[in-house]
Amino acid sequence: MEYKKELERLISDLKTNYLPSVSMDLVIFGFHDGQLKVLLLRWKETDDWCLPGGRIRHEENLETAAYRSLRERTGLSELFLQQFHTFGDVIRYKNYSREETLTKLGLPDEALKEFASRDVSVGYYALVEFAGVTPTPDFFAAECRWWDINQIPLLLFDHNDMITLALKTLRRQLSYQPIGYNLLPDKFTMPDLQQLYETILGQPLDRRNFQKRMLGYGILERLDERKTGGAHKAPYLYRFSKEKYEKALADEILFVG
Amino acid sequence: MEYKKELERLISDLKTNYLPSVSMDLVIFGFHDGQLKVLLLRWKETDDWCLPGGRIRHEENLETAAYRSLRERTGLSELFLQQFHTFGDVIRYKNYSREETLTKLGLPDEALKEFASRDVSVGYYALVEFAGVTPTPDFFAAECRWWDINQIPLLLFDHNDMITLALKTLRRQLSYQPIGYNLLPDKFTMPDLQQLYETILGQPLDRRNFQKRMLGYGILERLDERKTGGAHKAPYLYRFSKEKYEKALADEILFVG
DNA sequence: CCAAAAGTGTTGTAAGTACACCCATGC
DNA sequence: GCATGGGTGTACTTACAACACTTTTGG
Repeated sequence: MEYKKELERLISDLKTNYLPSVSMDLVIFGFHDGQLKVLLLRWKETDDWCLPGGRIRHEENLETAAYRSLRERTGLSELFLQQFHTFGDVIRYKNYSREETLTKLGLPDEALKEFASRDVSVGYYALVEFAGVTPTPDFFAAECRWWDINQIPLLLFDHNDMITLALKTLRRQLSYQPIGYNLLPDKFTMPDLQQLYETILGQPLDRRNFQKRMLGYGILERLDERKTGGAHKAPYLYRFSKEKYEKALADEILFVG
Repeated sequence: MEYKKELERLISDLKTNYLPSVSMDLVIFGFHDGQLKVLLLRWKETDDWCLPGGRIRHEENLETAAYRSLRERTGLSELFLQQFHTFGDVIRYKNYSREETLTKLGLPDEALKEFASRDVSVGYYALVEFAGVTPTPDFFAAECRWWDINQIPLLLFDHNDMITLALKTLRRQLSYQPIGYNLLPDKFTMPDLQQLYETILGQPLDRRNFQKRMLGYGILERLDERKTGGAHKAPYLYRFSKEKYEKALADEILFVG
């Protein structure tokens, strides 16, 4: 059986090349249609969803591993990535019991031993440009797609909590440093950016104050173009000034090691 | 040889009962004599210092393990503990090369295999009441004592960076939630509290504004006592109202899993 | 009685919030 | 021409920063 052989190969690869006891979970945020989205995986043969994850190779930095896993799921390598918490409870089953969860995973016994063992998991969240993403399932997943943040189902493990904490961290971060570089297309309008902020924060903002604040950061360039084709007055297009944006981030984040 | 036997026992215990590839490092802050202190360990047979650390038992939650390790080094169980970052670079040697570091550790070959392997390490910082601490070395340490935050020597591994990041996190935390419950004795004066804040932040604060802000949090009770014995006007004593303090923390920290 | 620390209120300033009118475009 | 959304500036409010005099105590 093709599947079984591949599974064996994977498990052996896992045992030889990856650190035991540690994994990563990824909360990948995208923005589309005025909605904040999260990328989820559906396990083969079930209706149950969970966050994409990954493991760390022996000779690989933790952060490098996170970037690699992100690339594997999204096809993107330009993105904003941030560690937000490390989850280390022995029991990480939440919505379903351990037995239910293992049944749902539907793995043969020799694989279960590997997958049911206890991991400490480092949580990362990423901000990516929705349009650039090609959601790609991994070996165990039947499907990989975006979910609206307000319609996330009950997930396997403690993954609902992870999303909640990632979002909370993201919101706080928004208050002390600019965000958007990796969530919006290259050129965008001020209303686009505002909608992004409103979506993340879950509340409306004043147009004029918002613009004042954003321009105040000094990280935006207004282009001489306007966005045409809309049904109304054509808004200006803006672009992030990459150097200034990076600088603003660096001022805040001391290091991300 | 007693040492060698004990070492063998420890290594075997480590292999059987603790998670591989994951460890913890602890930045334990105390406050004394108007100075912020950090608890460091000195390795046997060397002059080199490093942060205390710990490992996680198979059936033990990450946070429980951190509390346990803290108790082992300080004797305290009542304290403020906060995860601040997870360090996962393959190369975590910084001030000294890998070879230098291994030499300094001065361990026999069979132990080196265990200790030189690569770990992902979860960083915690703790705030403890200085007077209540009994600094206790572990098996590998010759000495365990407080160091003034401004006089930390070059440490083994990336531990200087860890202290820097822990302090940065602590300072930021100070700006959006009250701290002090586990750093001060039960009863303390407003100048005591202010000195604590000034020490952590590394800058002087205005007495009147400080008092206004602290009382504004609504987490302090002024007692009818004053602190006598000082050479000048006797200051009032205050106490944290535990329920209100806990509530203020809970409002900010969603969960600490 | 003097030096040193603690108790206490008010004023200024800066950042953030609220708010309204004119303009361009597609239908 | 009208409905819809975008461009723009000012007044208000609120949180924070600056600041000085009186009181107590030990020496």
